Amino acid sequence: MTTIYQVSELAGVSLSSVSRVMNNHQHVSENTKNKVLAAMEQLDYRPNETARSLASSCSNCIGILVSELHGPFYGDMLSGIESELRAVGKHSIIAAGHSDESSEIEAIRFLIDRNCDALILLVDAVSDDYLINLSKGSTPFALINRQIPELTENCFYLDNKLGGYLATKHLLDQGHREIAYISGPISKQDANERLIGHKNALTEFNLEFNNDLFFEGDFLTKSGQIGIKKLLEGKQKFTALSCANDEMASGAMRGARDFNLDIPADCSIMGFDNAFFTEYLYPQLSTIDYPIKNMAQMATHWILKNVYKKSNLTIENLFTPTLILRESTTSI
Amino acid sequence: MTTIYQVSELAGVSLSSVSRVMNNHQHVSENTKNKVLAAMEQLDYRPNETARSLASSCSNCIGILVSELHGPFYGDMLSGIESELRAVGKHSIIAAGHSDESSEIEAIRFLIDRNCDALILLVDAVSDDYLINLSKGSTPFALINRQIPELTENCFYLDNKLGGYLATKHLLDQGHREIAYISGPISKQDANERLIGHKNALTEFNLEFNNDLFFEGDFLTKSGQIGIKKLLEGKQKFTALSCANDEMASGAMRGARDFNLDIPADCSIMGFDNAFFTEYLYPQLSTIDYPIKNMAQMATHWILKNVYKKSNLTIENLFTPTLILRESTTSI
DNA sequence: ATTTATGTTGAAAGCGCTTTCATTCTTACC
DNA sequence: GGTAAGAATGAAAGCGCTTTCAACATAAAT
Repeated sequence: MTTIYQVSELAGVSLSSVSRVMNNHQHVSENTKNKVLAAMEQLDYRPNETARSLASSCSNCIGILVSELHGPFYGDMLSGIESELRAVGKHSIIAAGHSDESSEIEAIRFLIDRNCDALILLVDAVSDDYLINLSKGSTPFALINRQIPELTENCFYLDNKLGGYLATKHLLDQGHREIAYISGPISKQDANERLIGHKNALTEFNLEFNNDLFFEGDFLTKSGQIGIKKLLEGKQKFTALSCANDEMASGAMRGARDFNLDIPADCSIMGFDNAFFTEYLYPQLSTIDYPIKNMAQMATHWILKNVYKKSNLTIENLFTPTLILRESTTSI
Repeated sequence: MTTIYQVSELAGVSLSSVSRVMNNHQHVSENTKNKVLAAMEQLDYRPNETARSLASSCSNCIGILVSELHGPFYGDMLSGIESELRAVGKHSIIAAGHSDESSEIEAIRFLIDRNCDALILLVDAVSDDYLINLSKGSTPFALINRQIPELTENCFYLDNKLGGYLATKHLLDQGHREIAYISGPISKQDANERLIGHKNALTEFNLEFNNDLFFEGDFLTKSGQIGIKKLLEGKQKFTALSCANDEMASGAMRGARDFNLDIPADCSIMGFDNAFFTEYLYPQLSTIDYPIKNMAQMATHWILKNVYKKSNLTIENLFTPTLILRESTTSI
């Protein structure tokens, strides 16, 4: 391994000068700079990043924690972060907590121990209080898909309420008046807000929220299938269904087929998230776009700006969902 | 930040002893050990991993490079690796090369510069020669989904030929004799092998490979749709279609619908990979399971065994695909 | 020509650990 | 009781870099 020492020797300058050249310091003469660059080239010198981290107490590394690594969501998020980071010579280390509090906390400590300069967290098992407390520590972090009043700066989240509203509003605009809803776990912030949006849309059309048209799922496919079955077997008829995510919507489509329903003729179905597979479904799923990649990139920029003092982008914390119209919804 | 120095002071022992305790060295008395452990506890000491890496020239970090981060494939792979690694206190840093040779090479250098103890690579833009040459360097690496004769030890790959065979064999067993095939880019090793498997199955049934029943796609959805259109418009009729991956199969399903074909009644369709979304499709796609997660874990174990001298698992390099029967195929 | 500000450089002290080496302390054995 | 082998410990030298500090050189201002 070539070290800075060998470079300095070959270039005939001191270690300090080599270091200055490496770090683009001001006050290095063209002459020295050229000698050093030439020596580096000749030796194919590659700085030891570990040593740099230790000496500068900056690891150029940001830690990413997601609750799960599979599913359609995280790939987009990670690729958004990774490309931004690598473009500026930084990198990410990735951990997955498995949706329970203690393992998420452990994962956060793990990342902090690795001297991450900052963290990007997509977690929901961990409490607000824990995060508020964490924010008093020395490792800055961005929170994706979460909104904590005390930590507004750090939060990058979707206007879920608007998203829920948009979905149901679209159905209403198409003439539907009996609209069922399959929710995610109400204990989760995003699920709850999407439901509120749904209710808001109903209210706008002077419609009452009807509990017989409601089913609480768990965001997984199966619960969409189960949900629509329950709903269909219930006494209350409906002509449209709004689901709190695409997985459940896909489950609901399958469930509808078990009842020989035609989508969208017999029942319009809306999803939420605009996962890539929604285009593969038949019919293609109308949904609400969740710009996760943009959000992840914005979180990255926030870190670039605040931690590394690069990037002068204006930071936005609230993201707007948009309606994606495809084949699974139709007017009545 | 608490350092080893403060621990040693509080415990009343030397730095060396603290280090020994941390690293579970032999020849530390129970007494010293307890004092050190108590001091660590009291100070909530967390070792600086960067410093450890530098001093020991072992980063406990393995680099992962995939060509793309999105898509249905990589999540499974990453979660397989991440969980294995974190269980033994190691971690991964992730880079994405964007399917072109120079950026993949750059990404590999990037990972090596970060002192990764080893690499796991899922790449296809980079040449065999480059990898053979890389293997002479000091950073060991595992190759996933690739087979290089000179590097058999490092390669973890699927028996793609068998997979291609299994898919078409199933169709043949169901009585189909006119079987179309939509391939991935023949320039890619896996696409090529799957095609060979397809041909082998035909041969076994004394059938000729018919070029009118062949379309070369690019592994993306759209090309499946285009492919089946071309095939359907061709002169040669067929009752079944085998696709070299699930994305193209999903595109083909869509294309078939454009022609008002019923799947599987009018045409059976096979996919390949068993991506999670195949269950969301209608009809659910019959496919070939690609045990990517197992393969990634095996690659990780290989590293654990060879680089860190842990794990005494027996390493297997060749993985066997299996037939997954769902709704998109039927007998004639 | 003298002062002042500014640019350029190298020596040396760390960053927080690991690891070698030498030293001291035990234990076992003849 | 003396010796050898082994166990337990600490001092000190790095790992490859960054960064302060002081020294010196140069240019601009008086």
